[in-house]
Amino acid sequence: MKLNTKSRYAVMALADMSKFSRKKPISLRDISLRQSISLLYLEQIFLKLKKNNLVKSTRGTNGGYILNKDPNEIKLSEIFLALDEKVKTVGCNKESKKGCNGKSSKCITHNLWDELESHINIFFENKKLSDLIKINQN
Amino acid sequence: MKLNTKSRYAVMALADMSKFSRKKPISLRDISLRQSISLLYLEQIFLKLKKNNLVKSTRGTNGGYILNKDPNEIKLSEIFLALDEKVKTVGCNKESKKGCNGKSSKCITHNLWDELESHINIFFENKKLSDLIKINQN
DNA sequence: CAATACTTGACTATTTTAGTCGGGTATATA
DNA sequence: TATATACCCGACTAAAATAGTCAAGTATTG
Repeated sequence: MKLNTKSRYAVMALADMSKFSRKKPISLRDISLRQSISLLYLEQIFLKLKKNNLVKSTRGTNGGYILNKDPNEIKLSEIFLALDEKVKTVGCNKESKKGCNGKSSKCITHNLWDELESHINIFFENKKLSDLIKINQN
Repeated sequence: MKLNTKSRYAVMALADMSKFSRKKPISLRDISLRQSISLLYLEQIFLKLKKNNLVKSTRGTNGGYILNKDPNEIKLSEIFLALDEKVKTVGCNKESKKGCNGKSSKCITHNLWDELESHINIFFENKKLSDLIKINQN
């Protein structure tokens, strides 16, 4: 059970940005160097972040990305949502109304996974980008 | 972010067993039929469960598996442990002492993932097999 | 106009997952 | 004591997901 790198790097990059002024655009190149994340990969990630209005971009020299909101207003759940990273503990969850595991009824563990899912989702819902900076190491 | 089928099926199968007497061995064939899980796959899973003393086995006709403890004494964390299913939200967690992401220091999101990990682990630590049966559907 | 930096879609190697397969061994019961 | 049942175990594999890279742009600043 693990998170994919895309969503982890997204959080990392946005946390990195949170440490700087919101006035000046921050280039992916800088984030790439500071956080040791491939520039090309970051580009892919930021396209999604942009599409979901978490950041806005400026092109050209001295261009880069700026956070669209204050770090204390950006929930981690928003970031994961932007990258399609879903907490999906099972095949047989809420969405599949027909049943679990090819059967017509809910499986014996159905409610358990539901509970776990919301547990994790609540965690992400309550965590803000600014929370990561407070415990500032690095 | 999702659990693998092996650990899910393990919980499913053990929950299934929990509904029966602890005296008579339950065959994988029966579990397979009731829970719609491949028999061959179940065999693989139960080898691990047995090695970790969650079940004991009886061979031959009328053989099968028996829970080694009462369902209210079996924590989900034990089951996941038996199947090597680790909650591992990152590459840069406790184990890798040298640092994160190829760097020498902890990454900016390090504490976050640690916190999430223990969050989930606590969830599994507090859930017993018997809890799944109480909300008995199926 | 040159350099910087974002934009976009397609592509790909590697790893992980979710099983299957084959060939056992032990035991109960008829 | 033969036979069927059911556990035992390692090796194998197809398919999916992951973690990126690549190529070919466009926009902006100095």
